Amino acid sequence: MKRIAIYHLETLLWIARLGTFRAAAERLNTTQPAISARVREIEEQLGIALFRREGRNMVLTARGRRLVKECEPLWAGFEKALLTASGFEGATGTVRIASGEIAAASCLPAFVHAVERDLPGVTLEIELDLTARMLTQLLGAMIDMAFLAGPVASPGIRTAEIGSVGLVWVASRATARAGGFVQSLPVWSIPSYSPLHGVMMETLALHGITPRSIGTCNNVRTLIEIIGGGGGAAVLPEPMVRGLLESGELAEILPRPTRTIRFEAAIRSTECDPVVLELFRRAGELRMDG
Amino acid sequence: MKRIAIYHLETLLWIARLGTFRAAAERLNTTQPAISARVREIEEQLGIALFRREGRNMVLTARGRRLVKECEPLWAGFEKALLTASGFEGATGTVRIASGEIAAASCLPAFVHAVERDLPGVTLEIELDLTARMLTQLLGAMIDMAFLAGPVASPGIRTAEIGSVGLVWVASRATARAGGFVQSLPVWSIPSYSPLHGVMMETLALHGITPRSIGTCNNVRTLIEIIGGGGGAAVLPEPMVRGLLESGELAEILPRPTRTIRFEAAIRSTECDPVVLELFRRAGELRMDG
DNA sequence: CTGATTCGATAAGAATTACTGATCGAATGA
DNA sequence: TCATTCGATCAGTAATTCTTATCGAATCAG
Repeated sequence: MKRIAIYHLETLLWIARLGTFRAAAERLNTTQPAISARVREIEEQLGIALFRREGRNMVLTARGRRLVKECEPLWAGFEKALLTASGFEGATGTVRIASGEIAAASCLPAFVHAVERDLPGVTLEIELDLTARMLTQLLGAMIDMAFLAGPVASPGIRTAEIGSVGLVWVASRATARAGGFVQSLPVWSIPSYSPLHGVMMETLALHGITPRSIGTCNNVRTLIEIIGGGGGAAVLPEPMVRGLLESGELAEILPRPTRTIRFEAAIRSTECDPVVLELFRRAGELRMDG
Repeated sequence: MKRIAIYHLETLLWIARLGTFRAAAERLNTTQPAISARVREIEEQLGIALFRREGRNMVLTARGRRLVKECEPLWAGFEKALLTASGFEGATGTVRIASGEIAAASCLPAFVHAVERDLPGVTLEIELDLTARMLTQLLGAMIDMAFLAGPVASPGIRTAEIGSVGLVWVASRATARAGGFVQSLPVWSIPSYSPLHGVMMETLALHGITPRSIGTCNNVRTLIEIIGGGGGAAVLPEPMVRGLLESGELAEILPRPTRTIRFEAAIRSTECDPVVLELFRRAGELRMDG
């Protein structure tokens, strides 16, 4: 009984969340045999079966489910107590973060830097992705936190506003010198799932502009290169093109839209890992306004 | 952080309760260097000092105190979750029990038998002692539970009634045949700290008997032998002399007193160890009435 | 002031425990 | 039927925890 450690409980919780030993092993940065061994240790200590074979999976028994349910707040409580004792300097582990490309360019560097300074034991695994997929992965516990653009409201998701960035209509210097929208230009944009796309459509309608075409590309960096090469105009986050505007490679060709892109950090509303909660809190304090 | 086990926290709790590493080591059935090592492990993991040298003792720092305070309910909850998961069959550890002699003779055997049957992993360490010393040891966490006679009410102590036993006035067969109290007999009794002594005095007054002398002995078994050898009369718990009454070696020489001896189980009111609480619960369910 | 006692720290070696990597059999699905 | 995916198992190794025996410091009684 005494030989059950906190990571045994954590193991149990992650198996329950992810469904398989393998997934839990991957989540906990270890191997499947290690997970099997931990489960065996708990079952031996308790003298009861926590899992039952069901096809090729293991599923929790009634007692196992009950134990998991009781252990969840206890585990969170232990982690929180230990972490607050050390002022979160002793926090360890890996937190998986997904980010939209714009959010990544706007606020990830500052966030990562702050985490590395204040929580040196925490490893971040960052993956750039699309908002929809991020939300799915978040709900499926494949990732722990997401940085994304535009207000999202989804059941099971909790968000905190980080800040917002202004938008600018840009074209290459050559295109701008040629008068910009006095001629019909190709417009490039992120696909329609992004709020940027909506802003683009709105301001075109506002100014009564009919673009020659509307191309889309799911990568903002590529978009910038297309525009920089004279490929047309685009509405882009101001911080991402600030450098190019200053160097003169790009130029603004319309008044800045009043609508901004709002960034949010998102976690599962059921999240109880104190490290994730702490990162979420810190993300909410970033207040990146650019 | 992940390498902190439950027993690390348990160690912390016992050091806080008992004041020294040595006492905690003894309480946890291990050695003092092991305790030192555990403390060092926690401090290294957290990166903070939990103890400060103070003379030749170690005392908790502010953070240490806070951690202990936060961990206490968590630890209790954890133990309880694991134990209820296994129906208390997985309970392990040592519980220290003190018992008065009469309680030991009356209800300890049944209790020990039940514990050995239902909680095979639990080791009991039983020591017979006097009520006053038992209460002191209980409050000082030297023991976990006490079985004692007579109602006790003490701050910090929680009791549960187990049952009560009747009392009988006995003398040896020879003394009884000689008429019992028609002659002035020596009366033997437990010293005055026991409720038995009070019952003895009351019934003597009730029957208007003046004993030749009142001897005391702090051991009931010895008392019985004294009486059995014709040394006089005594008021004794009925179950402890039942066999001798049936075999005829002793005989009753006065009507049975109406007052009975009430047995109680006692624990600290701050007790949070689920095993001790479970044993206390079971003790309260014994309902030994003899 | 001295000797006895009690506190915790420390080191060496033994014992135990946990992890990894490679395989295995069973169940599932294309 | 073949390819996947699941978890179990095993051997070797790495890491840990424990015990025993000692040490220095603080405390207390005489």
